[in-house]
Amino acid sequence: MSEQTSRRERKKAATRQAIANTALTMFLERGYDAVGIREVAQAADVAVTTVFAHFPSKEALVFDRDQGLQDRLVDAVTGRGRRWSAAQALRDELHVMVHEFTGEQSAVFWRLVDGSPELREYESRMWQRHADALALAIAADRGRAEPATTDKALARYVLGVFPLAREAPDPATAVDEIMDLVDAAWAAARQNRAAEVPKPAP
Amino acid sequence: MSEQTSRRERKKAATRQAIANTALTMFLERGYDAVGIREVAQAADVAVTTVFAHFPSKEALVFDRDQGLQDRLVDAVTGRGRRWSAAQALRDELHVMVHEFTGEQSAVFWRLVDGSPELREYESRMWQRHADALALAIAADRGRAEPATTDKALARYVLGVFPLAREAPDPATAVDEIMDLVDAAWAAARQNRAAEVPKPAP
DNA sequence: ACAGTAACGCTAACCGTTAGGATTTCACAA
DNA sequence: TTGTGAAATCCTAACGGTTAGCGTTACTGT
Repeated sequence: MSEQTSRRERKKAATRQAIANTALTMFLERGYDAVGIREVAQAADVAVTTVFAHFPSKEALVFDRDQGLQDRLVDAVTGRGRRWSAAQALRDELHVMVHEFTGEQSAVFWRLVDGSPELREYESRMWQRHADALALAIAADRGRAEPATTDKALARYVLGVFPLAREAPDPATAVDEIMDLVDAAWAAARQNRAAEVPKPAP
Repeated sequence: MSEQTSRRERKKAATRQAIANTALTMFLERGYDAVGIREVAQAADVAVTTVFAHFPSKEALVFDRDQGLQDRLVDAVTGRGRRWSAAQALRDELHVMVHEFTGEQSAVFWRLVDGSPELREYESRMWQRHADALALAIAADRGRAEPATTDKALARYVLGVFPLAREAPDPATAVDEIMDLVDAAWAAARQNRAAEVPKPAP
């Protein structure tokens, strides 16, 4: 479970954590726009350049832990039991995730995000990244090494659940409504597969 | 056809055009990142503040004429004959538009866009805006004043054609593949409509 | 102990963007 | 014609995220 880490790696990880925690606390207290990078660096007792050595942008400070989301979605497809379809596994996982996001604990976080156009935009880029990763998993599940157009499309539709569910009056219902569409699209993609023709060499 | 325009409006439009044309020319010649806003302003013989009075951001200088795209998609739904479904009308229009974008004339433009992360991101925001407008048209077409979750989802799927078709080996085929998925999703959304229950007043 | 390298620091700048406020240009009515 | 208000443009100065360049410290492996 615990990887072998050198002192250097541990210190680096600690610095990264300290910066992200400091930044998020300050953002929540005073607002994202009202806190500058120079302030964050000073409060975390590091140089501004160190902040950007750990995070590619100011927005990334907020979505510090987004890799886990991507892993959960990919695992839902690759690590599911044989009894469920990929779409069903994704639907289940989406219900859990959306439920987490709409819980009272996450409310302050998403209020912070919704309060800033830059953060909302970064969020949508994040879903896009996760969609690319999910497209790979879906392609593999359908027996392809590279994602085809339909694989990418389906992955996007799945990730589209998050923005739409978050703004829907009843998020859980929204998840089911959208996943019903995805199920139908998925079935259509399965049929087209039979019509595929191997591409002749140019 | 020609609206009644005052001299003031004509001059304003001319200034806007001059700025956009100057900027696009410079970007194409020297690259988007290599040309600063201050340079564009100087070349167009206006103040920097005037540039931002006409365009909300540097990226908007490139996508000067994007409103037309939105109008074409919305019109495809609202102004179609009774013999076609909305999905079919959109498929036809998408074929025309994607064909335009992949023509030799547009190639340099999209190379410029693909060469800059900022422009690619602005492009995706643009599709998102158009998806919101299309969602309204779809909702109206299905007899709703406000777009429901499924309306928004379908609109997004339609707009998702552009990024996916542009990176596909055969764009025209990609359009059909994706619209086949959309057709299936659309049919599924139509069925769910029967299950809708009027919301009781709170 | 020592050399190499990764992490961190400091300074100074670049660039998009905006506030503030002056100045010109136009539309419209007295 | 002239006056008046509004819209368009201009100038200056700054703010905030981001990066380049280069020096310093802390750790790793020998």
